[in-house]
Amino acid sequence: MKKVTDFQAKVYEALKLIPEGRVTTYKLLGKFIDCKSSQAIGQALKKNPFAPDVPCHRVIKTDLSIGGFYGEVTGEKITDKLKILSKEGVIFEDGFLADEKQLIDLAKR
DNA sequence: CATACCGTCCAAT
DNA sequence: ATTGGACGGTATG
Repeated sequence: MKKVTDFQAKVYEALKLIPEGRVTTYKLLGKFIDCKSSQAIGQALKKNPFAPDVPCHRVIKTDLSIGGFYGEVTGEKITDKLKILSKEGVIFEDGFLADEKQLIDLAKR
């Protein structure tokens, strides 16, 4: 059962707003949904009750790093996401976003 | 209802 | 640069 709260619903929407080849950070995402905590987003994404309908791989840390998606910073799933992201147009280098210009500000744009 | 846990961010050193 | 603490929300007892 999808026990999504208002908070998670916002995260879901924000994620859908991200165009292909664009990435967002937990903080930017949180700012967009008026959430003052990116921590909760990371945790909610990790649990991802709506996975894989939600492209949580498009959400990165404020460092422009992947930060770890399913609880792993270095894993085969992470590498797979990097592959998908690079296919979308987002290039990650050693787990870090190669082009910060790929960052989209949901609250701005 | 309270507590514990999760994961990230911010701040301090 | 590195480490620790704090924050917010979720989940569970």
